[in-house]
Amino acid sequence: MHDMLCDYILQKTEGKATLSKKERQLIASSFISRTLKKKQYFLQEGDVSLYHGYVCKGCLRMYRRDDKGQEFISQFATENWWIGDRESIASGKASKYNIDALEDSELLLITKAGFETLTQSIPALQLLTQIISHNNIIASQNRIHAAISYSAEEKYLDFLCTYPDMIERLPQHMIASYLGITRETLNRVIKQFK
Amino acid sequence: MHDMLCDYILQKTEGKATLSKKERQLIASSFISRTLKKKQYFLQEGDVSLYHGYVCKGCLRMYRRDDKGQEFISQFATENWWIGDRESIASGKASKYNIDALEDSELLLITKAGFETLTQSIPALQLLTQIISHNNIIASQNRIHAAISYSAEEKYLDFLCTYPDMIERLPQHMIASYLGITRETLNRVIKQFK
DNA sequence: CGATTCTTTGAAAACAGTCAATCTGTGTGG
DNA sequence: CCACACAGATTGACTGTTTTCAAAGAATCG
Repeated sequence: MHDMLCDYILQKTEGKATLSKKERQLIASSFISRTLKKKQYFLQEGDVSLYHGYVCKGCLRMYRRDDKGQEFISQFATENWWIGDRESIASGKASKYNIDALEDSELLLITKAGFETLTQSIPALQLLTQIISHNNIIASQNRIHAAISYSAEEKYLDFLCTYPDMIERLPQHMIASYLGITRETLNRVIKQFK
Repeated sequence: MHDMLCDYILQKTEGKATLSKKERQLIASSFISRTLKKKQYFLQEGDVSLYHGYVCKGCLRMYRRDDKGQEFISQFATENWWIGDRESIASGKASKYNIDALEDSELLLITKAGFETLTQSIPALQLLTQIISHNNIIASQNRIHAAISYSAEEKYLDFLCTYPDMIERLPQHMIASYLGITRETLNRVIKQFK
């Protein structure tokens, strides 16, 4: 599992960074592994998010619930994605989000402090953090544009282009929740394309 | 103007960083200043965004235009905000965004290369970048949640809470464009509260 | 002033949401 | 292996929020 993480780091940093044996060992000893069964929570609203999670295997979702109990998914995470409520991790305050497993999953976890220490001593991780943040910001930008300017149909097509692999893996109503439309509306959009 | 930037850096890094005289000089020599008249473009779609812009004074907006010519604002930037199309700056590709001044404005500009060089030699800037990225991601997260889950009324109230100072400074129809609702709808929402 | 730009208002239309019921597939326990 | 439960998909009829279109009023600026 840790090898997968190291490979991922090297791949993401595009040859601009290396990992020595010692660094690999340091990484391996800093992350703890956790398995989650389908439907099991990684984080529940009201709790403080303590770990950044790297997904080795499986699929998770992060979502918020409104006062009527309706769920709104803010993120999916499959292999090689990170998950966790950054705001709660950084501030130490209670999270507004829930994170649970949509499939049986395997994660590697690291605390805020652990990650900071690690980043200090491993340049590759420093770089990785920058790259991930950068990509995250750009992706968010695009998602915001989609959310405020696209029709239900356009939102679906955009999702299809952006995350083609996710479609077959996620139940329809969760994609709807991610897009900010109802399952019925999404279903009608999809029906059109057959 | 450069002093303002330095003060801002120290303030944002919350005492965790310092700036020597040499570093201040280096910063001053790395940014170039630019003034923009109201309505003047800082970036037009199709062009490559070359600079990160730090706003010393004034107010700008970043927006995309759809095929029907409708505008969707993805960001406002007032004093002490950064603006620029990160995607275009990073990739060197044509931007899909426009950026123009809503008021007469003063910016400090720096190229991608300039910023990278500067960051390497000034730890405070390295830290600043991390903090800004972090805050940006959290703010985006919140905005996405608002966009996919709130009604027109809730969107407005959320904006009011998040950016209370902006309200008086921005024309109503631009706030509507930022929220992803029509100016008529926003106007009706506001009328309710009087 | 005249000319934009911005706001306000009304009426009609469209899109998406809600409610409710049925259908499908899947998996689990007896 | 069947029966049942459960999660998810599908469909129809209705409702409602928001958009669209159009026009008229403020406000601002050169």
